[in-house]
Amino acid sequence: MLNEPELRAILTTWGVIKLDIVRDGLVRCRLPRLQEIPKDTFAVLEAGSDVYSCYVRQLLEGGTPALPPLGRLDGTAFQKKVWNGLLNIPRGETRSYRDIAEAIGNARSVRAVANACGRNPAPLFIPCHRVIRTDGSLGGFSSGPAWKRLLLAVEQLNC
DNA sequence: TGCAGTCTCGGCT
DNA sequence: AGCCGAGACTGCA
Repeated sequence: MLNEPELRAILTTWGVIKLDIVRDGLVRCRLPRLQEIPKDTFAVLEAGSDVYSCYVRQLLEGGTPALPPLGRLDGTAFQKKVWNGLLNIPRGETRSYRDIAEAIGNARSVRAVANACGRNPAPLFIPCHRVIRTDGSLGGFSSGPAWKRLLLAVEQLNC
């Protein structure tokens, strides 16, 4: 790929969220890794007015923004199948790792599905936070469980 | 709580 | 190409 991705940053009380955008759309979303729950209550401090930044801001403030275009996400065929499956989970709902595994055709690949979720290149845009364990506990989150809890909480707001 | 079963991926021969 | 270890899981003892 010759041209550099365009970078956008969103400032929040929990750190800076970085977006990588190419011609076709968003290809990466990076959240600061949080080991523990921050003391500050979450808030967006500063965000651009482009569709991607607006999406993030609205999502994090409890809104229901339309998903902006995603670019070519690199991953294996299996990972893409999983990520695609995640896009079908409606906002405000959750699925178990097992549900996803069944949806993509093999109920036994739960562990593999979890791996694919962990390699989601664009959390917030691909809603891997809506995937939890069958027993109802949260499960993991690559950038830290605080984000997962926050995301599920804000999505409960207007449903 | 612990553990075996199951599938994918990445790193190493 | 094949082996091996590890992982955001699950169900059963």
